[in-house]
Amino acid sequence: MDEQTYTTRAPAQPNQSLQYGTECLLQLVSAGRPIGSREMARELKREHTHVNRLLGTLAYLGLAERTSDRKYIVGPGIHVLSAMSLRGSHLLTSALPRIRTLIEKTGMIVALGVLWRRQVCYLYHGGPEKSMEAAIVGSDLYPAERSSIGMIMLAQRTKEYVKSLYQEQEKDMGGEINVNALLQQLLEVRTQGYGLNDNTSLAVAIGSPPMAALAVATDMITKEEIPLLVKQLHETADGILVDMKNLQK
Amino acid sequence: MDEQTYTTRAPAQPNQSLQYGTECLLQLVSAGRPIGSREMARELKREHTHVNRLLGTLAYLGLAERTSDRKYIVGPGIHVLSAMSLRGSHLLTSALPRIRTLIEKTGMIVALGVLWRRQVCYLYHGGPEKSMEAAIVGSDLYPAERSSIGMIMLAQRTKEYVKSLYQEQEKDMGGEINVNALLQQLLEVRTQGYGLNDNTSLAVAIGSPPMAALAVATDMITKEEIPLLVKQLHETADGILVDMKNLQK
DNA sequence: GAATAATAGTGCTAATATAGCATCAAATGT
DNA sequence: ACATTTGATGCTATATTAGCACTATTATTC
Repeated sequence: MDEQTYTTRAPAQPNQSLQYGTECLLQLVSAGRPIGSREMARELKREHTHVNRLLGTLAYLGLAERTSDRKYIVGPGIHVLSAMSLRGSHLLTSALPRIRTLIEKTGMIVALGVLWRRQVCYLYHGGPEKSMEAAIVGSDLYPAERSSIGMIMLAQRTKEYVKSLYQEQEKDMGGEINVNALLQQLLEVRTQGYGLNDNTSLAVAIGSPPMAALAVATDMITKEEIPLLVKQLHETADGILVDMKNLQK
Repeated sequence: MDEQTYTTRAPAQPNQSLQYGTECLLQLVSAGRPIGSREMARELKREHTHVNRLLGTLAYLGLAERTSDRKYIVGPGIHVLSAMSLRGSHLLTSALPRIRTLIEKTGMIVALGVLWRRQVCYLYHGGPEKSMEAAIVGSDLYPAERSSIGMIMLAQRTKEYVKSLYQEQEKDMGGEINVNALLQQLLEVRTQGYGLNDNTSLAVAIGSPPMAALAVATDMITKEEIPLLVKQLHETADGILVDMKNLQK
């Protein structure tokens, strides 16, 4: 399995345990339910003992917890990790005021998400009738190729990366994806500069390369609406970036 | 340096690289500014090359980023980690509606925090006049021994753990702490079941052992106010726990 | 500006941490 | 009840990694 890496230049001596350990951690978090070590090993296509050992260490660190029926769930340390990483990220705190403004301007649902493997993970997902506290952290991971957020983020990835990502686990991840069709779509998305999904949601990237993406969603986005919405999305995304920079001083 | 571990029973073969790698990551996140590998090695009391290698790996994974002046800051992967861990944690999403209610009831500042080493990291910190989006993720880490949240959380830790935590890095962490006096205070906190700091803030634990703690703060909390506030805090904390459990189905 | 000190990063290699096979007890499936 | 799968571990070969020594770069000192 090809692990997600960000720089094409590996350090002199990459630490494999750290790499595979964080992989296990994110897989555990994504499971959202108790998961056994062999099941996870099958999902990650890794030797069982290896995964069992890493899960054991995560439990030792408090990031995982063993259940009475010998499975693993996230542990108390996840709260520390989420608090610290949220504080280090600055993304949600920078985005929230601007999301509020965007919701008021458009009257639409607004979503802020990040891409993890082939899934979009929402930091925010809600519209005008939803309170902010209820909109923070959408519930389920969502398939990237069916999401405007996912598509705009995948579009900034290399063809090789996308191929690799989608040619593995095709059966496991809920249906087979025609990779060539996907790549064609991604080219279109890249050209347009926004992702459009089913004429119901429209996304632009935050940052370049994108660290996240911002979308509006409603029942039907008409062709005529797109340019203004894209402009508004870009302004909001750019504002988020500026605020993040300011928070980092 | 004694790494924070949650279970007294180590697994058969704990993975040291994962342990030290996550340590580096949290230290990087807590720095909040660019930090060099030697500086971090000094902070962590670890051999320099080791830390440099781990930071290099974190950069490879996108969790860190190398700056042009050869230092490290958090990288784009931190947004993925924060989104995923926040989603896996359920703490903030469960707490927000109840925090809103508590603010309305008390008219005070409410804070939700977790303990990382000797620091409190706030997931929420704000009062009635502050918008929710501005109150999410308080800015700075705060010394635990000067915080009601820190104290109530430390009070549930073993004497050995607290001793170990405070006897190292005394000079580095901004002043020497009288550990015996601290232990005496923690005993008092444990006995009372709440942490009180300077008569300005009052905290109770969320969960047992506590995963987080919840506090109210105002200019002056009188002795007479304490019982009702403690009751309200406990009700809120218990409600958060219930909501978290429900979100995990 | 030159000299000195500190830094990040790397090569190398000894050694130690770890991967994986085999095994066992416990849990699940038939 | 038996068969299968599971999580966890011991053991040990070996791959990964820790750390020494070094280099190029940057920062500090005079």
